[in-house]
Amino acid sequence: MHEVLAENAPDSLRSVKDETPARQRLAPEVRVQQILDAALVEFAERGFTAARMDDIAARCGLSKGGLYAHFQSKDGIFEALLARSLAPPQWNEPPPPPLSEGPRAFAQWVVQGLHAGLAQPAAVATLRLLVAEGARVPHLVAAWEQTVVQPCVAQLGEMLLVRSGGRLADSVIVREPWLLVAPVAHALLSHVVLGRDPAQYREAHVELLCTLIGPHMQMPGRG
Amino acid sequence: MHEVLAENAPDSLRSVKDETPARQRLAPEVRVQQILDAALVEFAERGFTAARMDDIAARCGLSKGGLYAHFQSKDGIFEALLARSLAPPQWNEPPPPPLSEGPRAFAQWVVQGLHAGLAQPAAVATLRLLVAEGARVPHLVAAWEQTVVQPCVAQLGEMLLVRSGGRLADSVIVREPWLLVAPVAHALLSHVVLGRDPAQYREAHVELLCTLIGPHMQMPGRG
Amino acid sequence: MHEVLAENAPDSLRSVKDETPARQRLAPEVRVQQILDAALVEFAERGFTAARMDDIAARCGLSKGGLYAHFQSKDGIFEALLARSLAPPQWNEPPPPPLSEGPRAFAQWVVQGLHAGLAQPAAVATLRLLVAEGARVPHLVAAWEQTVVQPCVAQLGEMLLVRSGGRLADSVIVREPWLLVAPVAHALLSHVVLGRDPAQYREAHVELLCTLIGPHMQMPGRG
Amino acid sequence: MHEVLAENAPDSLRSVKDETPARQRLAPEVRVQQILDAALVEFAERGFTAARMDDIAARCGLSKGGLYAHFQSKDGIFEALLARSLAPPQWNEPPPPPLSEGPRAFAQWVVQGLHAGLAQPAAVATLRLLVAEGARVPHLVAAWEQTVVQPCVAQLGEMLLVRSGGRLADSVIVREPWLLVAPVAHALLSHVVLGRDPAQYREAHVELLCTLIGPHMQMPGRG
DNA sequence: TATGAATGAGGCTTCATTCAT
DNA sequence: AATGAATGAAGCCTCATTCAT
Repeated sequence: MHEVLAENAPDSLRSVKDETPARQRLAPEVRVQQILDAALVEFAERGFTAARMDDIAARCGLSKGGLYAHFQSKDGIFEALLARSLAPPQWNEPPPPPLSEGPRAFAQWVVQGLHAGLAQPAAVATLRLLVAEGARVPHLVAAWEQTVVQPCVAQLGEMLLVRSGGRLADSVIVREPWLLVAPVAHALLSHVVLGRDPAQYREAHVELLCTLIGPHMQMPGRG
Repeated sequence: MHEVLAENAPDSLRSVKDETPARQRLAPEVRVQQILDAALVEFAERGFTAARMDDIAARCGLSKGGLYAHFQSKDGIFEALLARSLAPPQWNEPPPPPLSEGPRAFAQWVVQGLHAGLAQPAAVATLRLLVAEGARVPHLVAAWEQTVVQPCVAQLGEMLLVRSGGRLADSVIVREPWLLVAPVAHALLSHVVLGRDPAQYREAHVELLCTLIGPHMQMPGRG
Repeated sequence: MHEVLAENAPDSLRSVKDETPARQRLAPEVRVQQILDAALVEFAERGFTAARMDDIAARCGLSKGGLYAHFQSKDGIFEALLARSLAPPQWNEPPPPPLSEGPRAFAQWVVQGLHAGLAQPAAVATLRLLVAEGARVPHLVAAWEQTVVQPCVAQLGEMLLVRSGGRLADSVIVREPWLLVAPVAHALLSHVVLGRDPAQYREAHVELLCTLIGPHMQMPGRG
Repeated sequence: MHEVLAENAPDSLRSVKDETPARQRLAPEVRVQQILDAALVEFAERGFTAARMDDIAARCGLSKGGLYAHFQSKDGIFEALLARSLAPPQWNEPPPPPLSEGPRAFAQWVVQGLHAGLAQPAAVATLRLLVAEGARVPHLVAAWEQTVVQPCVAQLGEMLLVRSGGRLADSVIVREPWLLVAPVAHALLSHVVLGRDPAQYREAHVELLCTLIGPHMQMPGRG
């Protein structure tokens, strides 16, 4: 299966068994994050039921029982994991290009932002979890939709509208901005199910956006 | 395909135990289909590991041991299920509208066909299985991609090209016809994760297609 | 620890391992009784928590998981066990001796009946359970008191009254007939805690009864 | 002996955590007694196996690991607890009434002494432990019987004999003085199993004693 | 001494699978 | 073909005990 989390590479305990101290005592905050990192991988790869507490423990260098010093149960880990994974993203991305750079630059910026947010390993793992096990935490999923998904999509439509100087006001893609995100949905699904690299869908996505917004978003000087 | 997912009512077997004749012997072919129907529901709802043989058996009015008269193992059921579910669809749908009816009629026909094939209960259940447990049957997934997914998408691009009289030859949507399917991917994901009704995305999808193909696919009389 | 249940002697599986068929399928009613017999021993000897399902299973020639075909859980076994153990006793004992045989014969009959009912292995095991784990099944204990303990004691007082031709009407032992049972309580406690043989307390018990009822229960001919 | 069982209030340690100074260092002798007090409650309420070190620790305001600074193991605590609980009682009670006050006063004094010694909370807890877990410390139980139980009962018989001026020499209750204690055994059993208040059995006990010793223990003046 | 994270053995329970009926 | 009791391998979780701080 696909490598899901980059941070997990150095975990392989067997190979460094000798160097690792037997009983490493860490601050709870640190351990909790380690546990959730490990849990994300295990749950995403195998699903909730098939994931084993032993594996989560081993992956973060802990014994099985040690998990229970930080979480009540397997369900508790799962819920904490999704609560963390579904938190609103911290966008530290580059600012949108100036209008003068034309529609293609803007389209590239949009697609690059979507892929940075959605097509990274942790997000893919979370998506798999949502599809396979989302029913376990309906409250978290509902809250996520309300506070993260909907605002993000709405914000995208808003930006298009402003950027076009209002010329796209009647366009489908402003009224239904999720259409602009749909290719990412397709890319993610292809990645998760077929193992396709999401990057291979980026160029066509940019072109589609250009096709849709290009005619209406000429550079102000020419308008 | 069999309407499976709607059958939630007759679950409580105990209450009808008296009416149910014990040891009903059915033709193997019939039983096998019943078992796969039941397995689709259970596997899709709970995932492979969490699904129980007892539940599958109960859902098709059989005892646990009875399953083993028809399948070697749980894995065997799963594989047979996906083999059946991933079979190429039998499109008995209406033929495409004549060119004279214009691009919107064509767009509607396309979207209607996609939803008929992908947004029905059994297909949604299969999608969930593919995301959650596809790694169990990589050979089936690979074969499905080769013989079903790719041809379908390619065929869609072909049709567009022909339909436009070649005018769309340079268009993204002919070079990358998956873009036309992407909104369905989005709709399915929204359905599976958020519980959204896939139908609510159909109209915008049609409009998008019109926006993309409309200008290049006028009626022959005018061209 | 003391041998608690006589019926358990031939259970030692190791010694007869070769003759015992690996998988013996029994009617549920039979198995349930076997399981409860085994559970009585294990629970009484070690207490609820320290008793192990494996041991109960082994003691009745079943595998651990096999128990769960007949009971929901360890608690379920415990509850069923106490429900069975606290059922009203079936007294098939000899009838009380005729008045003409005098008070000692009657006292002996009473003490013999009490010991037959209370000092036998299964009852001792149940007593230990009640003391150690009765709090787990307060409803059963309450019901037992109402329907078994109180009627039995009351019946004893009644019998005394009738037998004495009413002469004991003002006596403590008729107003508080539990006093006549108290020596058995002492004997049981000594047995359970100190390992004393309950039989060694019988003679003194008889004498006490004679002392108490003798003067008031002469033979009718002489009265 | 320490009044232990009444202390149910300060269980919830979390709520007063802020007020409680962490790491309170106490003299070992004090801590050991606190630990045994806590252990008596936990062991008596749940039994040896079901009692948890955490609970014992929490009940005496210590952390789990802290117990091991004072005891080697759970078994060590249990043994120390029973050694303390089975120590010969320190009777600071009132002296027996003078002969001139008659048999009823004497009977009341006997019953009051028995109840003061046996029916108090700590003794009841110990009884429960003896019944449920006495087999863990057979040496302590044996020693207790030899040095405490038998002498006490024998002393009671002696006292009766002396008190009656030898007139009870042939009586069962002098030959088998445990008969006089039996009603307390019954009361304790009723208390432990059925939740009855032991006090409700005292009056009848007194009356029984009067019935048995009264005729033979008249006041010396009248004899 | 005291803390509490960490360990690891062990128990309860589940469940795929087998098999006598 | 079908049943369902029985098996046995895991898996989750608890808890006595250890140990770094």
